[in-house]
Amino acid sequence: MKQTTARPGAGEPAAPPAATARRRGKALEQAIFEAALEQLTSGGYARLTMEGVAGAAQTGKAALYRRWPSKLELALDALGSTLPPLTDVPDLGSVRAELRQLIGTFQVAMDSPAGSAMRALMAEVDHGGGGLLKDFVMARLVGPARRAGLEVLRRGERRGEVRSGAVNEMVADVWPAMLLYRTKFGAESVDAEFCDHLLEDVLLPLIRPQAG
Amino acid sequence: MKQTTARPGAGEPAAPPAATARRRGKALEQAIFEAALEQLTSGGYARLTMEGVAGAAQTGKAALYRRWPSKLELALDALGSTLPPLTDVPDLGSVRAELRQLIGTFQVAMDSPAGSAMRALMAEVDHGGGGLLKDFVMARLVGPARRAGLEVLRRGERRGEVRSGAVNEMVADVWPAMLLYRTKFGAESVDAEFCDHLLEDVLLPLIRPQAG
Amino acid sequence: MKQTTARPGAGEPAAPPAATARRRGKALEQAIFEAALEQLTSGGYARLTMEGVAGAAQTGKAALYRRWPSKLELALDALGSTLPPLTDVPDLGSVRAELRQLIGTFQVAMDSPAGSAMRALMAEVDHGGGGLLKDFVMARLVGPARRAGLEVLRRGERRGEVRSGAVNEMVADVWPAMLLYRTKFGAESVDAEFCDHLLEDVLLPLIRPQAG
Amino acid sequence: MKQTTARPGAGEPAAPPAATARRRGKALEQAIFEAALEQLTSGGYARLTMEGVAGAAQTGKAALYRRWPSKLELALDALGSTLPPLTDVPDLGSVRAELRQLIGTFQVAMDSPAGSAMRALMAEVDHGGGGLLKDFVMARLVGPARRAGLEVLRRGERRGEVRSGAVNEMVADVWPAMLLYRTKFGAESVDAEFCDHLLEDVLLPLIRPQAG
DNA sequence: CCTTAATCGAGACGGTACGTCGTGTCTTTAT
DNA sequence: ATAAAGACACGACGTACCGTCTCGATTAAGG
Repeated sequence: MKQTTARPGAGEPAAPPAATARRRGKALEQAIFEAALEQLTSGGYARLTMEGVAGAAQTGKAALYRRWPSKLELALDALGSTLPPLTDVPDLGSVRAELRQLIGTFQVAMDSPAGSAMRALMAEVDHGGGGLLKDFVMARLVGPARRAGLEVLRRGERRGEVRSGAVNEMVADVWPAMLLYRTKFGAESVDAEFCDHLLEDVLLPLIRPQAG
Repeated sequence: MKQTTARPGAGEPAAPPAATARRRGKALEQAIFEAALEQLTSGGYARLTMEGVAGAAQTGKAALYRRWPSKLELALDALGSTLPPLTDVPDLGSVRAELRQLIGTFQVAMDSPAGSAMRALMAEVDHGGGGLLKDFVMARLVGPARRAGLEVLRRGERRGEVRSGAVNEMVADVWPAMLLYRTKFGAESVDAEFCDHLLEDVLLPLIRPQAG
Repeated sequence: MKQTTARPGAGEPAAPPAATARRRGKALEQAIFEAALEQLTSGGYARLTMEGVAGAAQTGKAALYRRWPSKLELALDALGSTLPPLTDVPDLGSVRAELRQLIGTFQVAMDSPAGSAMRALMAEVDHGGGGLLKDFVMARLVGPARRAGLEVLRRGERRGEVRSGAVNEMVADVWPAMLLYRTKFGAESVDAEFCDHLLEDVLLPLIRPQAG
Repeated sequence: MKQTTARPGAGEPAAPPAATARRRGKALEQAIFEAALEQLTSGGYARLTMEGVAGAAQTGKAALYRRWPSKLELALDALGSTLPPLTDVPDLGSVRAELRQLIGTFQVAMDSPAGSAMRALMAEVDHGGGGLLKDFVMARLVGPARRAGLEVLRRGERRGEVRSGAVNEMVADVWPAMLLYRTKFGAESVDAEFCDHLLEDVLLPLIRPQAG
């Protein structure tokens, strides 16, 4: 009458156990991250489930909740563990070249698997994420982008390539803003052509010295 | 094996019914929209549940699913029914004044209840929304914003306030991009000061004629 | 955004209409009975749904509820319209022959499609059916069976084949009781062998004159 | 997109929980049985709903579906847990006395709450129940009844109270068949008078030695 | 013959229950 | 002590029918 349920370990003692030695600490954490990123990348944040991650990582939900109080925290940590840092731009001689590289780096990063997961996560900013996600994005994405941009602009200012007074916090936000905007609402993906137009039609005119 | 059978005319003489006439068509739709917007505004998209909407609108879930195949579709329609259109900007004599008004209108719209719901929804762009949400945002928010901006800039170009060649599609995307960016990642809300800086430090320098 | 719904009669004026002339009165009733019996026979009472009957009979639910207040009433009426009456048994010369024919008739009737539906319905006796189903079974099945049995027994009594005093209401219930019992709980269906045993081992001993 | 997110330690300091310790295994099962039997007894099988049982037993539907694949299975198990076994009849000296007691025991059992639920369930035999309910009734009701009856008859045969050759499988089915038949179709309930008539007019004549 | 009223076909409506899935907590068993 | 597994209480999901109701379209009847 009752369902069989077939508790493992009841009858057959051989099949499942000791497939791999029981992981703990960092090894377990790494497996969880991989499972979480896989789900994030393939299905977005919505289809990232604690149950699914536990299953894919061959562990129990308790192991997750012991480490992260919520799905968002787990996702953030998983992402943080693979997202490559936005490195500073070396002196390439011209603002144009340096900005071009900055944009290109950002673009490539957002097209990577980790970037895909990142984009999936960013969607949650307005939600229950509260400050957590916003902080994360600021710390890992927007902050470095702005900082690197400011450095490039200041270097150009010292070179005389940049109009005096053109460099300020807001100007440094223009290019990440445009890239994220394009990512979310643009018809196509962020391609090289877009980056060129952004550079030539927006960024350079914005900082160009006024009169030859 | 499910029916109540409760033969008509058995016991209770129809106590609860006929409280209000049964709504249909547009009337019902409107009630559903109101309930959905209330939930969207107060709890965000995550706390918008079909069950909750049905309950608040005093109807059944079937009435929802008959009209919208998913939560997102419902939310979009509900939003579309209240979101005020972004009207064009009249000729105010100067590009600065017109851009200022454009930005202000957008800012006010995003701060309204409908705008709050809108922001809550935008988070879903990357998700299962597929093209739906992207299309909606393009049609109702970004598209009009870009169009209005382009018109203002072209008018300024005719007046000679705008540097020749400065007006293109990408430039018209700068101000909505910056506003949405600020909305999502900025520390504080979008206030008047931010709008002023955006105008003075970014938009005007970008289009200003080269020879002062 | 909204589902299409495609109201018939909106655009295309040609396709669906006038497939068959609209039925009413007896013709419609007959179609409903057929649909109901089909569902009763194939899936039992549980899978007989008003919605399904309306669909299969190409009519609306209102046409059903206008005629029958409940599913049970419909089922009963549908059944009543096809169930053949249990005719009386002619004088065959011996109680054995007459009882044998009585049992055989009953058995055949219960094996027919209508009988299958009948069995499906009988299950509901204890349920919400209240007196309705019980009355129906009594009037159409048990009553005639008992009556016909009593007549056979009395005829036998007059012939002297039946022990004096053996005939009473309860004895006349034995054979229908045994057949229904077998129908519900017996391992196999009611076959000829079973009928023979019932006759030889139970019914005849029960009424046989005591001493040769 | 479904989670509440409601971070732990946010607002309410855990008001409702820990009312009673969370039940598991047998304890939970018992509570479910009680709830199910209550619904079965009061409203019949039709008004026994999984949702209702879960609610009354203060658990979730998942806990039910984890154990029983369907309502019928649950009902059967619940019933099986309370239905008293039909004990064998001791030697009382005469077949009449022993049969009387057998019938009486059965009658009392069917009038008990569990018996009421049993009757409600028996209605489902012909339905989707497949063999399940049939098997249950055979194992718990009909089988023991037949077995006990056979034993009584054989004992009587040894005593000489029973006509030689009168005892066979079919004869042992007569009294349960008559009782169930009466239960379902009889005008009144199964009372003492009916039992007496059954005994005197049917069972005893059926087995009485031929030579008075 | 033409209006008028009834009824038909279709399906929306407000509900209840279904069976599934995921959440976050808690137990159990075996390392 | 912690890992793996999964039960537990809960809430929402999307579907199926219930019985009531509205809405044209059709059709049988009465004037």
